[in-house]
Amino acid sequence: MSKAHNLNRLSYFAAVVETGSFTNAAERLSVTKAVVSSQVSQLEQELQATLLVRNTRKVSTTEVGKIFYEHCASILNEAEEAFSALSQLTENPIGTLRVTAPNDYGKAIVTPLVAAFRRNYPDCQVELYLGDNHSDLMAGNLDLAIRVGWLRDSGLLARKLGVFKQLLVGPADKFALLSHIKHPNDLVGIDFIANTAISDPLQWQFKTTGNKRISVKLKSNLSINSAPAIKEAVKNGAGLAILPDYLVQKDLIEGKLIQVLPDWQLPEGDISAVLPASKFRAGKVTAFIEMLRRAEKARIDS
Amino acid sequence: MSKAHNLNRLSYFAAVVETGSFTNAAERLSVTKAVVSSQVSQLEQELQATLLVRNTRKVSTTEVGKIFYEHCASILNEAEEAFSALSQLTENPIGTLRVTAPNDYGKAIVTPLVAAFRRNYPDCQVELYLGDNHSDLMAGNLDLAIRVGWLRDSGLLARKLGVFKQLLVGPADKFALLSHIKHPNDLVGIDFIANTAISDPLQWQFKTTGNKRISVKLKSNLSINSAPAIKEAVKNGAGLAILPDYLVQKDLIEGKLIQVLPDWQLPEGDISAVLPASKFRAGKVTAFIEMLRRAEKARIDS
DNA sequence: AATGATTGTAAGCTTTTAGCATACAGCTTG
DNA sequence: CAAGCTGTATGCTAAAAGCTTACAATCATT
Repeated sequence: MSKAHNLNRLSYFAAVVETGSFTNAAERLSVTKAVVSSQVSQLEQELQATLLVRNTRKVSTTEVGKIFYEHCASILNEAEEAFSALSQLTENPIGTLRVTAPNDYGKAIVTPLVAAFRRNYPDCQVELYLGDNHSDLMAGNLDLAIRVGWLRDSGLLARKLGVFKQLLVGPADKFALLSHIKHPNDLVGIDFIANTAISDPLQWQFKTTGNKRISVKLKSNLSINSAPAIKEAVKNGAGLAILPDYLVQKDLIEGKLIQVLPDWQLPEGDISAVLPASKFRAGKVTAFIEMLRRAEKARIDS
Repeated sequence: MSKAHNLNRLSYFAAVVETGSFTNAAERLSVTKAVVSSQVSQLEQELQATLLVRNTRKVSTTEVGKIFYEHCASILNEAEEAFSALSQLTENPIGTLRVTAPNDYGKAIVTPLVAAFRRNYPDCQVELYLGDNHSDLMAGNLDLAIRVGWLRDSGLLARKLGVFKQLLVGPADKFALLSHIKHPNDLVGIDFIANTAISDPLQWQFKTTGNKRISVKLKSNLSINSAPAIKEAVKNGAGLAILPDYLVQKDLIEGKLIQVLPDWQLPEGDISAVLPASKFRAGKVTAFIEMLRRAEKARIDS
C-alpha cells in the first residue's frame, strides 16, 4: 500500500513559486535553502514530475507545476483558515453549555446569568440542571458544575468564583422585638428554624469586627430541609433563621425581612466552579465562568 | 516565530472522526493506535482545543471538532485531487512541446507527425525548430532534439528511435543505362553528385548480404550541400547520388527515381532523440517520443 | 579573461519526530 | 469475576527534518 502523501512539503514548493527562488523561500520559511531544495526534490520524486525548472539565477514553474501550485495554494489557504477558525472560537464560542448548580443558588443567581450569557453569545445554547444532588462530572455529560458551600473532595479541580455570606434574619413585622437582640447570647429563648439540609444546623459561631468570637448552640422547635421554605416560614413569623445572602438579599431590600445581629458575622461559604478533567477549556466554558465571576464580584460590591 | 502547522496530523484526526474510533482509524491508516492517539493529542495541543471526547468505547466529536473536521475533509480531498491530477497528466499531457530536428528529416517525417500529435493531444502545443545547426539543449528552451546521423558526443543522453538507410539513386528515365550497373566498381565513369553537407561525401563502403565489402572512391563533377537539391538534380539527370531513404522513399514508390545496386548496402544511420538532463520526463515528451518511435517502426516495415 | 558573488544541490552529521512494542487504566460484556 | 476491548503512557528504534559545509555552475564586475 502506498505511503500517505506528505502534505508538509506543499508549503516548501508553494513558497518557491511565490518568492521566485529557493533562497527567498528558505528565508520566508526560516529554514536553510538546502532544506527547501531537498523537500521540493522529494515532492517531485513522489509525483514523478518536474515542478520547477532551475535556470541560472531564476526558477520557473513548469506547466504541470503551475497546475499543482494552484491546488497547493488552495490547500494551504484553507489550512490557515482552519487553524485560525479554531482560535476565533475562543472569542466567539459555539455549542451547548451544560451546567449544574444547586437549586437555591441556581434559581437566584444562575438563571438570570444564563439569560445574559445567551444574549452575549447567541451561537451558544445552555442546558441548566438544578438540583442538590452532586451530579457526576465523570459521566461526561456536563461542562461545569457550580458548587456552593464547602467542597468535600479537595481533589476535584475547583475554581473559586466568589463567596456568600450567611445572615440571621427575622420577619419585618417583629422589628420592635428583634431590635432588642444585641448579642448572640440574647438568642436564647428565641424561636429558631433549623435548616436540616446542612450539617449541624444549630451550632453557630458568631464573630465581631474586633475578632471576638462566640459559639452558640441554638434550640429549635421547627426544622425544614429547604432553605426557600425556611425563608417563607420566617416571613410568616415562625422564627429566626440563618440563610445565605444570595437567597434573602432581595427580601431584605424590599423590607420583608430584617437582619438580626448585623454587627456579628457568620462563617462564609465558597462559590466554586468544578470542571471535568480536560486539557483544554472550550470557549463556551471559559466565557460563562468569567461572566459568573463578574456577577459574583458585582453582587458582593453592592 | 510560531512553527508551521503540521498538516499531516489532519489525516489522523479525520480518520478518527470518519471511523468512529482510534482503533479503526489506526487500521485504516496502517499504523498502531498509539500513533493515532499521539498525533491527535498533539493536534489538540497545537490548537489548544479539545476536538474529540473519549468516552468509553465511543469517541465523539466536539462542536469545535466538527468545525475543524469540515476544514480537514476539504483539505484532504483537495490534496488527493492535487496528487491524482498530476498522475492524470501523464495520460493527458499539457503544455508546449519544443522540438528541434534537422531540416530534411523534419520536413519529411517530423512535420506530419506533429500534426498527428496535436490531434492526439489537443491540450498540447508544439514549437518545431528545423535546422541543421545543433541546437543547444543546455539552454533549457527545448524539450527534445532529434538527431539524424551519427552522434558526435556519446555523452549526451540519447535514445535511439530508429535507423535510416542510405540509397544510391538515379533518374527513372535512365533505367536502361543504370540496369547495367551491377557492382560498385561499375560506378567508375558514371556522373555522381556529391553531398558536401556531410563529411567525406565521395568515399563509400558497399556491403552485400554475404558480408562482402567494397570501398569505392567516387568522382564527382557536381557537388551540392543540400540533400533535397541533390534529389532534384538526380531527377533531372545530373547524375547519381546517395541519399537517405526517408528523403527518396516517396519518389521511389512514385517511380520518379530508381535505386541503383539494390543488392549492395550502404552504412545505416541512427535516428535518435536527445533529451536535456532531467529526472522526470514530462508527459508531452514521453508521448511524442512514443509516436515517433511508432512512426519509424511503421516506415521501416513498409 | 579572471575573479568574486550568488544560487541550488550534495553529503555528512545532529536533532527532532514518527512509529512500534509493551504495559496499564478503565469500562463493557459474558 | 474474568476476559476482552479501547485509548493512553512510556521507552526505544528508525526515519525524517534540518543544519553545516562544500561544491558546481552561472552571472556580474573589474
